[in-house]
Amino acid sequence: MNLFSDFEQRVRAALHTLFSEQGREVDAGLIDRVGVEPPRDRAHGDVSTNAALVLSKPLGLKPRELGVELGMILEKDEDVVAVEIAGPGFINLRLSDAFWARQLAAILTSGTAYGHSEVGAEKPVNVEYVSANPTGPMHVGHCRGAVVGDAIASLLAATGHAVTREYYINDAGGQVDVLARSAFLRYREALGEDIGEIPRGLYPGDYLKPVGEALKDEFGDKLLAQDESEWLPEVRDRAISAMMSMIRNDLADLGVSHDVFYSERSLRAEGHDRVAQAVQALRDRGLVYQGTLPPPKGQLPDDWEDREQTLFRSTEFGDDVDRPLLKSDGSYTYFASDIAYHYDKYLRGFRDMIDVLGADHGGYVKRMKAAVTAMSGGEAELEIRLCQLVKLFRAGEPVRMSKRSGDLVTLSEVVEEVGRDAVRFMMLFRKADAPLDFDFQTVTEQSKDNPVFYVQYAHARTASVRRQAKEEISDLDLRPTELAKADLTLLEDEGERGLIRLMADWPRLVQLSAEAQEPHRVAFYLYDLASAFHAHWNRGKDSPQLRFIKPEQRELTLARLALVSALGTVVRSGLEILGVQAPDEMH
RNA sequence: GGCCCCGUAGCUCAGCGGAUAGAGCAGUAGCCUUCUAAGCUAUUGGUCGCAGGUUCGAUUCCUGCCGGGGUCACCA
Repeated sequence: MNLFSDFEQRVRAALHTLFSEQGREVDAGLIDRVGVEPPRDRAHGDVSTNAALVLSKPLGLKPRELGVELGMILEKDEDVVAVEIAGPGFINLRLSDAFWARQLAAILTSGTAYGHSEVGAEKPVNVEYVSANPTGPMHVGHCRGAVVGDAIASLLAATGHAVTREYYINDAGGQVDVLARSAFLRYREALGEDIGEIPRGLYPGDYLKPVGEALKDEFGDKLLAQDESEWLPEVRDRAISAMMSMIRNDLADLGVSHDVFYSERSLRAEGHDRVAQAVQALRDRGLVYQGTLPPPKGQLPDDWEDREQTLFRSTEFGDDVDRPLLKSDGSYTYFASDIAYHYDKYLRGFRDMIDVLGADHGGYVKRMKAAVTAMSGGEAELEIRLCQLVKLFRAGEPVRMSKRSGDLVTLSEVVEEVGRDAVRFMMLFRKADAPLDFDFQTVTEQSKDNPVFYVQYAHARTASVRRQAKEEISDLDLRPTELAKADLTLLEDEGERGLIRLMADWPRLVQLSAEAQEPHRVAFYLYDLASAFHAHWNRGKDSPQLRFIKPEQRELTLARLALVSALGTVVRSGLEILGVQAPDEMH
């Protein structure tokens, strides 16, 4: 449990005591609004509660009066050394050295599990991310969603959810047919034909050349004599699996892994047509009808035709218009398939689903949430996190990309140039719903200006101090469980105490980040923690008495090494969630 | 035009309904070869886009404007 929820319970217990003494009753809903938080300004104390502000009015008291009464009870807590009523009626508590020493020891005994919790109660959560079309290698545009989705999944796992990481393969629509035709062209090329320019509308990238070669090796020139209707399914299958193995490699380079790769095509397998089932489920609830849609306001598409179609009544669940389930040729729309896919998740037992999508899918959010609510009868809920675009820069200059020529910057190029850690950290060093500037130069600098370096260096520095300590003082037992036994109340410097308080905030931060599904908070926290640690280290320059290793003061050294080790542990724990390495030395 | 996201220091951005709104860069002023370095310390700078509303309390929640971006049946 994090220390703030711990004290929240203590405050509630104190309220209970107070009210039963006085024979008063307070609405439970109000008690729920009582919270315990770190004060914005640490000078105000260690923990702060708004209890008196929230409850004074219904009790007909002034906040400060109620604060004094409550404070008298809280003062009896053995971990509380001082109570102050401040500002409009905040109750600020200062906690004992022994309490903080216990927090520090807990980090050392828990290791990187420190900060993890069981609040998720093993509830199944399905997190879908990447789901890039299997028509080419991953480019940088995919990469933010991949990293963000992966980190959200890790956050949920760290807070005790049963997480399934999933990738939806769009292998059923028209564009995989285009892929097949593009690959077929490369096949003819492999057979020696001069194919000239790749026609518009086909995929021009060189990455299909090996697919053409492989087709030649497998089929010889046999396919040339066939109709497209004959060769297309064969070529398509092989092209898709080639693309997927390329994508899996790209993902592996980025350190992103999925538990399930779910094929859109498999939704329609003989015997259990999930699409038909999902549509039927909606029909059973009276949510499917034949009707016409109003034309979109503003710019009217050239080929707009007013016709009757099969519609899902998504407006009943907050969507702006109803959505078609069948195309004019009678086949299912992509949306219908996607409903089926989410219906399948529902049938697999997921009641909480999260989709991480690019911001260009923003228009898709309401209808998909509506569909999940509808087909599950309100039992399941879908949350959609949108990621804004990434703009690439090189030393401040924008990197030009042209989609038409296939001249996109691929994910593997970026990873190769700047490294997995830099890509991952920077993708998370900004709120997901804000656009991101990514500069190749900055993220590879070994300087304070590069946040990746700065945070990793903090970890390396803790390892370095431990190595140095062993060299300077023999027979030190630096195992965390041993360091936890040191006299940690010797850490009396304000810088040291500040670091302990910051570390003790980690469990709460993990929980809040997971609830908000905002992994960038972890990245910012790590940056702050690294910054505080570097600053404290630098104090040792002017004040040698603050240095970690004092050979003539063994007990103090052990306490400080405990502090340093704990700090390394928290940094590692955070980087683990972000999927970034925590190196023991920088090169 | 509808919908979604964004608007906070000169720049890039943090900020779960709480107290005097923070950080980095840039600017300014100093310091500097240290347990492991790729610098350190201090400091200037704000009508939180505008106007209302809810609240004991609003940068945060709601509504309406203004400005920027994305998106808009039958592609996926």
